[in-house]
Amino acid sequence: MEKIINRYKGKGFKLTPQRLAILHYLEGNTDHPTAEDIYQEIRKKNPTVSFATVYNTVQALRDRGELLEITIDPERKHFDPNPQPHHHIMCTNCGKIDDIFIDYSSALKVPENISDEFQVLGNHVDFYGVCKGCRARKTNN
Amino acid sequence: MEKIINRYKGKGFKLTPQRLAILHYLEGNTDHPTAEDIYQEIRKKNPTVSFATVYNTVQALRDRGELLEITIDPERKHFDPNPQPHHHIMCTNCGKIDDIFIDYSSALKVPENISDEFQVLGNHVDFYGVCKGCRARKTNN
DNA sequence: CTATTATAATAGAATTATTCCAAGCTAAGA
DNA sequence: TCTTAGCTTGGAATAATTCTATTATAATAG
Repeated sequence: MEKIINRYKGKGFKLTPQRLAILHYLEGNTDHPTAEDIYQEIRKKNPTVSFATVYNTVQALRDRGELLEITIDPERKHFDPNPQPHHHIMCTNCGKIDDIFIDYSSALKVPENISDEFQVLGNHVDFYGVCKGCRARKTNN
Repeated sequence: MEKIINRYKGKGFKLTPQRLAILHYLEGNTDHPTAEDIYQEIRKKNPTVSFATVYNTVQALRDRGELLEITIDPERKHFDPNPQPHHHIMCTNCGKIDDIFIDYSSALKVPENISDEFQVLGNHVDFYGVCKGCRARKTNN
């Protein structure tokens, strides 16, 4: 908690109780929550918090590069409090998302027609698959 | 047009005028349109078509593997009538999306903790960058 | 420690994207 | 040509996200 406060103190990011609750929930969280997930969790301890505050806060964090917006799930946005570039895999059955910390950049060369047209600034790899739990469940049914 | 008809004829996919218009618009289209784009275009010739029909049709095509749903743009879904697995690059300034036809699969190995947990079935690489037009525009302003 | 002020939080409305539904319509096969 | 499963439609419903106007408050200066 101290760590969080020190990270934002005096950096033009006002630390309100709501924001602290959100930051605390996200700290080290690898569940890739949606805005809804964050809202439901924060509400338990801070019942008057509004959805707008959750959205405002994740936007502010995203704009500061403290948070990544994950597009792997076509249904909704997920958030990842680890801002280092990395990749994701989603279970197409249950939606579970895990992190993959490998830098594939050197292998991800684009063809010439693309590099002529675009200055490439980044990449993100989405993997799709079926997780162990879902495989087990499918075999049983 | 004949090609389209032959592709769906007698395959349990009823070819209505609305669907033909949508299929015709998508045929060979590399613009990665959104549902809105498709709707606006179809309406020009077929003014009574409804949004629900556009969504129903792209869903039916997606379920048949004739169409890919693209998640590269956090703002909205785009559709790609080329169902072969391939990758995309988006200009972070203007939103333009281009195709990249390289199979990176052999380079995209996942770490052991992931392959223990997931049966990996596919991958998709999103590249981000700035297109030539936007770079020119930025230099001038 | 207090006052000031810029910024954040709030409720609720608005917007946008997408899906659902019930009723009528029609393409395609018999 | 008839039949019917499957499609189309407008409009309502739902869901996700953003906006707005007002109130509250964290941070800084004094």
